[in-house]
Amino acid sequence: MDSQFLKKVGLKATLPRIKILEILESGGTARHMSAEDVYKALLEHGEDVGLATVYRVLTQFEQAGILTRHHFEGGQSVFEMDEGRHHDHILCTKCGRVDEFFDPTIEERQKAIADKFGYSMTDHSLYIYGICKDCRKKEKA
Amino acid sequence: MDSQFLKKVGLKATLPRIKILEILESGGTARHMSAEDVYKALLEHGEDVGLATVYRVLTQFEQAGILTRHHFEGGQSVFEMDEGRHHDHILCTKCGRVDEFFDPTIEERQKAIADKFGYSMTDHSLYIYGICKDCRKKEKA
DNA sequence: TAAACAAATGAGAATCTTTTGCATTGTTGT
DNA sequence: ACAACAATGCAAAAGATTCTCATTTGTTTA
Repeated sequence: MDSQFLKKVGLKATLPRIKILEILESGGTARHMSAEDVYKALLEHGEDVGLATVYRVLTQFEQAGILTRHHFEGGQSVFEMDEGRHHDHILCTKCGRVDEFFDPTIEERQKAIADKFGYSMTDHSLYIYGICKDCRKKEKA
Repeated sequence: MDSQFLKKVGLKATLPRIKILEILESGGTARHMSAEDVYKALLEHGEDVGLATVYRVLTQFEQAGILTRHHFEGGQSVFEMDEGRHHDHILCTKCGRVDEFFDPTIEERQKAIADKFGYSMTDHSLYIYGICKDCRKKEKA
């Protein structure tokens, strides 16, 4: 049950938190959702949760390590459930499609670069932008 | 002369544009400036340019390929003069220090990943975050 | 080089995303 | 079930960026 999970990570099992967790887990809309997306999904499910609470809860979940916040191009933050394994993203600038990948060589090089410049690496973000196969097909038509 | 340069890239040589170009070229404050930074620098130089114009001009410069817009963590966009050679960034989350690097291996892997997923890569952004040597030294003290 | 025109600017309003203040409500341990 | 304190909702606020529109400024042309 989600309420057990929430307590485990040190958060009170409140209704808004449980509902938001359900939305994120269901992957209903997509694995990558903005605060607004989550808010709309809640409304569609007939839940009465304020947008401010959505923001607060998402931030708490991020701090609890339950999810990751991304800064894709285009202003707003996008959140994604953390399923353990780290990965980076490649996204289509036409249709917004998102794919995930993990490349050990890149990870390794990043660490090496940080070392070389005297930084202790805490994090990194890598986004590849392009046009996906489907969108290229459409363009030709 | 900057006005010649502006015409060359297809922009009218207006006073605001010339002044903004000077600020960016001088590297006065730093190589990486937000719109607000540029605006403040203009005021300090006694130039009377509106913030809206700064935003407009920076966007135009970006489209003209004169400069690159970055989305570092923390909300606002940061601009940097394009001196031809592409590079990525490593930044200190304590003091804001920014270093630049170029890694052929990473570049190559990115292209390979895009191909593998069927994308035609148009762009990419890579930021490494960490604590720089100086800040680590201070922390120990 | 002055008129003519389109493009650019400045100031402030508007928009969008996210955060905050505060009164009210809900959760948890006892 | 109850007290204590955390969490929520709403509306206001804040920060970044864009837009509107009247006015000014480059550029072009005669």
